[in-house]
Amino acid sequence: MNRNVKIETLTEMEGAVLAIISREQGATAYYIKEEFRRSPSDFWSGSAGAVYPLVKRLEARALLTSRDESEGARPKRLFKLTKTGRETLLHWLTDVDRACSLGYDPLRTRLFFSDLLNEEQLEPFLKETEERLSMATPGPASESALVASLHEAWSNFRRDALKAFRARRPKR
Amino acid sequence: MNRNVKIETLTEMEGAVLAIISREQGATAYYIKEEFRRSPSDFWSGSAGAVYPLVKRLEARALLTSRDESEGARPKRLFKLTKTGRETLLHWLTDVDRACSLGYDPLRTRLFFSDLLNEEQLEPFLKETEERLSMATPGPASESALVASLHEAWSNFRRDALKAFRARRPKR
DNA sequence: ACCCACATGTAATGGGTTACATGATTTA
DNA sequence: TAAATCATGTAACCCATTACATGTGGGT
Repeated sequence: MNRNVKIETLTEMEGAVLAIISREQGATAYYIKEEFRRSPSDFWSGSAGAVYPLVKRLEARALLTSRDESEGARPKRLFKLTKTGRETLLHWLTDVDRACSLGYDPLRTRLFFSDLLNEEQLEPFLKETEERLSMATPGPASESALVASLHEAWSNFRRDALKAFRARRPKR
Repeated sequence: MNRNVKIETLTEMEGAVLAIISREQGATAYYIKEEFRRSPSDFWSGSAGAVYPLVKRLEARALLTSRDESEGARPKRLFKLTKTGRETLLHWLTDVDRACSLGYDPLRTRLFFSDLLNEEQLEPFLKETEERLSMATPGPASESALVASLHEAWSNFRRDALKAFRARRPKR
């Protein structure tokens, strides 16, 4: 307790929302929602029902402020980070504990249970999955170079991990 | 519609529960919960409030059956897969679409937003994370060889992905 | 005239989390 | 005898999902 500022904890989605707004000061909730939809991870659906209440909560926690920029009958609300919001985001982004935690991977989960399959079931599954992961998935053209290269790198590593598993697994 | 059997869809947690029961026919809900708690992924907390209602739902969907094996005052309910349960599990385990989807990775998420950090913030974060991922985390001794080796392989692959990112990122 | 993108939101639902509550049996 | 493990379950809460509802403005 060398500081008496309490750092608020953020869920992964809350952190991502702050990060998106940090990139795009004055983002609308609609823009944030679309950013989630555009992201190559299908973990977040990017639904309005998630984003609109979420930004409202973050504003209530004083991590965001908003101003109304409606033009006539067309509604528009722009969000930006507060000072606390920026600090909280910084802590979230550099949280080593969180970064090291394994997360959630549908491929890994299935490999964990691969002993439940026999050779005739497992081998085609591994082969097809490997092929699919090897196909370059270009993603939407709107993606930034960083996002695109990270997405590609991650796909490659998962493919390599799968290859390694396939090679090393006990044959019957 | 060449078959009129409708394959039930399973969430990742439901699939994992069926897989655990398939390994350990006659598992208790308590055993399943502990399996989740033991798993190296902290994504699933392995809470009673998740597992007990879940097996009840799966039984209602006729994917599981249970029998009471209470001994005197000590309650005990054992679960096993039905034929439908086995078929559904097989489809879930070999679902290539699901296996290929990216899932959710706290490290990847942070790297996506790494452009928001300056050199003095990013570099120590990357270094610490890399070190932590390089430390062999043995995991509980109860782990099977397959789980342990997969866990290790996945940690290594994330570490390598991080290393590659660190080497390739644009320097300022 | 019609469709698509922009823009806001809510309602019902599902389901996982933490925390609580209880008790038997085993082990140190 | 005290603590840990086995074993069951519920209650309150949080929050993401799907689906719905509404309307503007620009392009073809």
